[in-house]
Amino acid sequence: MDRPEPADGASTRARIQQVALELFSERGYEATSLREIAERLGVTKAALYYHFRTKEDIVQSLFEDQLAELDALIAWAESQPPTVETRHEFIRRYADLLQRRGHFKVLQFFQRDQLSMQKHQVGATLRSRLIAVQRLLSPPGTPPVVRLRRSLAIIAIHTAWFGLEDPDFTDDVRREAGLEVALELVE
Amino acid sequence: MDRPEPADGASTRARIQQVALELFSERGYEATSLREIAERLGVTKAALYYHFRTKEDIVQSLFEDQLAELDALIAWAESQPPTVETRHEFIRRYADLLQRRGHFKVLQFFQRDQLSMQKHQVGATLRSRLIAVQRLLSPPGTPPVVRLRRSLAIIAIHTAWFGLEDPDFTDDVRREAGLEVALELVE
DNA sequence: GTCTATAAATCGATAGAC
DNA sequence: GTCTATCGATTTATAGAC
Repeated sequence: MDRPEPADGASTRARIQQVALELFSERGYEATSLREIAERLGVTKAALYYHFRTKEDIVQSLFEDQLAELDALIAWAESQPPTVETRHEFIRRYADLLQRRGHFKVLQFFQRDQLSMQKHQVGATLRSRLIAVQRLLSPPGTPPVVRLRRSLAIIAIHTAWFGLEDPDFTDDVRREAGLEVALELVE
Repeated sequence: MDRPEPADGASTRARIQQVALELFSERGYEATSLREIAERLGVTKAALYYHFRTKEDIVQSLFEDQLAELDALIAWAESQPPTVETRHEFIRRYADLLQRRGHFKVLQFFQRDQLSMQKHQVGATLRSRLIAVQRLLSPPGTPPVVRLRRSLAIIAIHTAWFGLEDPDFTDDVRREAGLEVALELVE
C-alpha cells in the first residue's frame, strides 16, 4: 500500500501537501494555481500530476486525517448522555484534536476559504460534521441564547488558535484560554 | 454627480451589485465570473463594464457604505473612556450597524471568503477595521482570557446573524440573542 | 447603455520522452 | 518521477457598431 520513503526526509507527496496548504492559506484555493505550487517546490506542474490525480485531490488529502478523527469524536459523543459532563469532556477532546499535528491549520484554512471549499466533497463533508457538533451540543429544543453560547464554545477554541493576532501568545496560552472560555460557555 | 434613475425601479448599477453579492456569496469571488453575473441579469458581460471599470470595482462598491459607517463607529468609541459602559454601548451600536440595510450579508460574505478578499484593498481595509475593534475592546495589557471573551462578543453578534442554521430563528430572535450573549461577554 | 466580436493571458490537465 | 510541450477551455478586459 505504502510507497517507499526517499532517504532525503519528507516524501515529495508530503512536501506537495505542505506547500499546497501554505499557498492555499495565503491566497485561497481558487487563487492558487498548480504552477505556483510547483514553482515554490522547484518542480514542474506535470510532476504534481504524478502524485495527485487532480487539484481537488490535493486539498482532499489535506482534510482526510482530521475528518476521520472528528468522525470518531462525534461517534463517541453520540454514545454519551447529553449532560454537562459530556459537553465538558467533548470540549476537552475537541481541543486536543485541534492541537494534535497542527490540525488547527487545516481548520483555519477551511474557515477562511469556506465558499471555495463548499463545492468540493471534502469541504461539504467537514461542514456537515461541524453542524453535527452543534446539534450534539444543542439538541432540538435548546433555547436560542443557550444554542448561541454553545456554538461560541467551539468558536472560542478556534479563535484562541487562529483568531487572536498577538504574536506574544504561546501555544500553551492559546490552549488554556480557549479551554477556559469554551468550558464556561457550555455550562 | 448622480446618474438619473430609470423609471423601472432599481438602477442597473444597483441590480449588478445585488446579483454580484448573491453569486459571490454562493460560490466565492474568484469562482464567480462576470459572464455568470451578466447571464443572471440577462445582459452581456460588456454591459457590466459600462457600470464598473473592473471586477474588483464591483466588490469594492459592496463594502463602501458599511466601511464608512464602521469607521465612524470606531472613531466614536476611541473618543470615549475604555469603561464597561462604553463597551456595552459599542456593542449595541455595532449590532445596529449590522442589522441596518442588511449589512450583515456583506460581512457574511467577507467572513466566508476572507482569503479572496485579502488581496483587494477593500478587503484588507475591512480586516484592519475589525482588528481595530478588537484593540478597542481589549487595550494592550488585557489578559488573554479576557481578550478572547471580548473577541467572542463581536463574533457572537456575527454568529447570531449568520452562524446558526435554524430557519425558525427570526431576525428579532437573532438580534436579541446576539446582543444578550455579546453584552455578557464584554463584562 | 447595450451589443458582437475578439484580444491576451492563464488555468487544469495530458502525451510522450527520458 | 520528472521533464518539455501543448491542448482546450475559460477568464478579465477592450474595440467599435448601434
